[in-house]
Amino acid sequence: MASVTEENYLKALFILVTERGMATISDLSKLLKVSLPTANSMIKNLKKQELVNYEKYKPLSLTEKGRREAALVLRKHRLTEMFLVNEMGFGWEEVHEIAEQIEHINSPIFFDRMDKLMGHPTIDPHGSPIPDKDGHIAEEVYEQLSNCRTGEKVRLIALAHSASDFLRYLNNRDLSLGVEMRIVSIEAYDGSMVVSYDNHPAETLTHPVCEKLRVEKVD
Amino acid sequence: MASVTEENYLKALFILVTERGMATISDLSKLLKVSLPTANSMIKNLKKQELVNYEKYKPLSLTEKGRREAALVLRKHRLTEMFLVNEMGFGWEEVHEIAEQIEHINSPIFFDRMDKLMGHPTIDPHGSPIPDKDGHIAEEVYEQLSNCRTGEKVRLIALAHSASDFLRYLNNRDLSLGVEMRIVSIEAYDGSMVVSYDNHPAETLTHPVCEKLRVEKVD
DNA sequence: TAATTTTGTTAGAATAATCTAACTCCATAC
DNA sequence: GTATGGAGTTAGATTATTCTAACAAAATTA
Ligand SMILES: [Mn+2]
Ligand SMILES: [Mn+2]
Ligand SMILES: [Mn+2]
Ligand SMILES: [Mn+2]
Repeated sequence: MASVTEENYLKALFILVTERGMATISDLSKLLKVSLPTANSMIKNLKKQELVNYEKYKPLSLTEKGRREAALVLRKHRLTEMFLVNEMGFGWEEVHEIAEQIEHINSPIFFDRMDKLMGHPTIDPHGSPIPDKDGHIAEEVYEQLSNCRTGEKVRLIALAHSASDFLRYLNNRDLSLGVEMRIVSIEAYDGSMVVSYDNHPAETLTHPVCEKLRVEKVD
Repeated sequence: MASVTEENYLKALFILVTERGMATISDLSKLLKVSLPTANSMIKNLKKQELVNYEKYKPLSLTEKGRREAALVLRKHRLTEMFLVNEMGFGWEEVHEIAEQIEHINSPIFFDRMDKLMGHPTIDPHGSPIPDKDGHIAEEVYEQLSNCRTGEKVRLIALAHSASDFLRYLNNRDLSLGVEMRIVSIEAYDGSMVVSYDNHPAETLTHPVCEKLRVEKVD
């Protein structure tokens, strides 16, 4: 079975490939905060275990076996985050660090129980899909708020990033998943948007923020 | 901060000293299933960190610092076991293996939340005391069922050992903490006891079992 | 194209945790 | 009191994960 370190590499690779379509050794080394030679040697190790496809100087990908293992770690991570929020009362900005550790617990009954207690959730507190027990994961087909137009009404359904400082920024504006907002105006110069929702008649969101908000159209 | 391995050694040492009054390197090596040289070299490491007192060929003890660290790991272990039983619906025979892993999670807020959700429990599902946040632990002053006499009525309040096969044995006889039983008779030959409780008018318990049941007198 | 920067690789070393083999110390049984 | 067996120690090796230094390949910029 994969070690904690190996699990972290597999999960990182899975996320990189999902988000950017590909991954390199230097992507991995930055994400995991290890040196390039460290990532390089771990990749050789994972290749030997037939978990990643790798040829010198070529981009990386997961084998089917590796993809499945990675998805199951991601499942444990996201189930845990949802459990911490729904069953233990944590805020969505508090759960990532804890889940980063609990995702490595080896106990099928523990995660099955979480899953059952919550009624088999399909998304985590940040709107990301939870892979199923076979390692299958729903595709994220959401639109970015930054691609919407003035006058449209949209519902916030997921976040593209979930660093706690960003989550606290959203907390400060009462923005949470499910909030429906109308796009009041878009500043042509820098792409910032003014949106209205609930008790916030005119909240200005910068372009980088709007890119991180995943929405679906309402009406 | 102590590694997972170091935490396991400290906790093992704490338990050995609590149960038997002392600990040796070979006790540790047996309990942790490592070779003697492995335990020996880890003890040197812990001594260097001033977590254990150790002189060549002498028995081991924890320093105040080491005792505190060990108690805090034990706190995480027992809080987790209680959480798994009370909040997640696990049986007392299922929780040890999971807690053995979760006890190494580094997240004060996580364990504080558990503690708060359960209303600050003082014992774990097996009746063992939960150390407080300062690492203080209540003494276990319970009597063994095997030391009680015919006719006495006692309440089961703790277990001296909690291996899952033993716990399943108790489950099969509807024995759980809080059950009040009367000692019907004691077999002089082998010390086995016949006890009656609830819907069990005459359950025979062998001496080794009776030694593992901690009780308090009722009436 | 040539120069420069970024990325990737290899070599070599360190640390933590483990092992086996060989030896020594010590309690106690004769 | 010595012999012996268990406990403890040392030496030396292994595996996993990490690093820095030096160099090579690829990509980008000029
Ligand atoms: Mn992790
Ligand atoms: Mn998440
Ligand atoms: Mn443990
Ligand atoms: Mn317990």
